[in-house]
Amino acid sequence: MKDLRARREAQTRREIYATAMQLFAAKGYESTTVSDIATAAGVSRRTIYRYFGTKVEIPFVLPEQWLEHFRGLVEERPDGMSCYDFCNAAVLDVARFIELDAAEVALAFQVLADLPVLLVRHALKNRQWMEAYRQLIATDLAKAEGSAEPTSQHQRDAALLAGAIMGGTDQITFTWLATPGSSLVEQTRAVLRNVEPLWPDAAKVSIE
Amino acid sequence: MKDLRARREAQTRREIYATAMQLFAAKGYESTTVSDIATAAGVSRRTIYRYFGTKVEIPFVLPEQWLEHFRGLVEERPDGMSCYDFCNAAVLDVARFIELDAAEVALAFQVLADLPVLLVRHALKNRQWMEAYRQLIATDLAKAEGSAEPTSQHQRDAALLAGAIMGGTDQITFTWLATPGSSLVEQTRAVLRNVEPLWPDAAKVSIE
DNA sequence: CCAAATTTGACACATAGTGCCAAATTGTCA
DNA sequence: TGACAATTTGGCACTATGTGTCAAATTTGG
Repeated sequence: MKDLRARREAQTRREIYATAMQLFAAKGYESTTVSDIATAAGVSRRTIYRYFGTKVEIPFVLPEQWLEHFRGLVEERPDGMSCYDFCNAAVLDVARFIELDAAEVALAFQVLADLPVLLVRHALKNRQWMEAYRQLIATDLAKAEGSAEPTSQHQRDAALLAGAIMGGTDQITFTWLATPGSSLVEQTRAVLRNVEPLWPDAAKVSIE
Repeated sequence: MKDLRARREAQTRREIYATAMQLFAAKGYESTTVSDIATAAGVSRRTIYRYFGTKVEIPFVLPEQWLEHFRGLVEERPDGMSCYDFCNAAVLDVARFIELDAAEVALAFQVLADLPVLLVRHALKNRQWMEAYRQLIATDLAKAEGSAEPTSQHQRDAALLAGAIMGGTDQITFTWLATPGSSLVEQTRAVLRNVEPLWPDAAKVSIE
C-alpha cells in the first residue's frame, strides 16, 4: 500500500507545519530555531529540512499551494480558449481558491508581518506569479500572431500585463485581509476590469 | 577633515566591491566565501559585514544606486507637476542613469545569472521598485481628489500602475542587456506608451 | 605630539543548511 | 507470519553566514 505511506508523510508534514506555526505565533519567527520546531514536533532537525527545504518555506505552504493550483489550471486549459478569457477565469478561480482558507491565511500573515526574511520570501512569491503570467501571455501572443517565438513586443506586452495583474492581486489580498467581511473575488473582478485596457487585440483570439 | 575620512571609506568600499566581483566572476558567487573576499581585499571578514550588511548585497550595489537615484528624484520633485508627468519623467531619467554604466551592468548580471540566492534578491529589488511607485502614485491620487488618505480604489489603481511599470521596465532591462546596441531609453518610452491607458484622469492634474 | 573618537581586527558564538551513514521503519513477497 | 528489500529517519560532523564584544590601531582635532 503505497498511498498509506504517502498519507503518513502528509500527516507528519502537517504536524510539523502546525507545530512550527504555533511556535512562530508564540515566540516569533526569528527566535524560533529549527531545533525548537524539531523537538516540539517530535522529529529530528534533519527531518524538518527533508520536508521543507528551508525554514522560510514553512510559513509559505499556503501561498505555494495557490501558485500550484494556478499552474494546474494552466495544464488543464481547455482548447480554443483565448488568452484573455483564460487569464481572467484563472485569476478569479485562484481568488475563490484562496478565499477557502481565509481564517488560516489571516493568522499566517499576521504572524509573518514585517519580518525582513519573510518580506523577501513574499517578493519571490510575487515574482513567481509574475513569471507564470508573463510566460503564459507571451507564448499566447506569439501563437495568436503565428510566430514561433515571442517578439520583444510580445514580451513587453506580457510583462506589463503580468506586472499589473500581480501588483493588483497582491494589493487586494492585503486589503482583503485587513478588512474583515470583504470579498476577495469581488475585488479581483475590479482588478481585472482595471487591467482590461492593457490587453492587446491578439490576446482575444482563441488559440488552437 | 571629515570628508577625507569619508573618501577613504568610499575607497575601501569600492575596493571590496571590485575584489568581490572579480572573485565572483572567477570562481562563481556560491563558491566564493566572505573570508575569500576579505583576504583578497586585505581586510578582515568582519569589515566586509560592516560595509555590506550581507554577502548578497555586494552584487547589488548598482541596482541599489538606481533606486536611490529615483528616491532622490521624488525628493526634489518640482511643485505643480502632475503624477503622470512626474512618473514618466522619472522613469525615463532612471533609464538614462542606468544606461551610464552599461558595461559594468552587463558584466554584473552575467556573473549573477541563474543563481537562486540572487534571483531572490532581484525579486526583492523589484518589489522595492513597485513599492516606491505604488506609494508615490497612491498618495498623489488621494491628493488629486482631495482625500487625506488613499481610498482602496486609489490603492488598487496605484498597485496596478506600479506593477505594470515595474514589470515592463524589468523586462526591457533584460532584453536590453541581451541585445547589444539597443537603447534602454527608447524601450522605456515604449513601455510608458503601453502603460498610458492605465492612468486615471486624476493622475494628470497638477499637485500643489 | 597628545588625547579623544572612531574604525578595524580578532575571537567567540549561534544558527542555517548539507553530506553521510547507521538504525529504524515500512512495504513486499515467499 | 516471517524474512528480505527499500525507504525513511536520526545522529553526527562540518561549512558558511551573520552578530556581539572588546582590545588594538588609526584618524581627527587641538
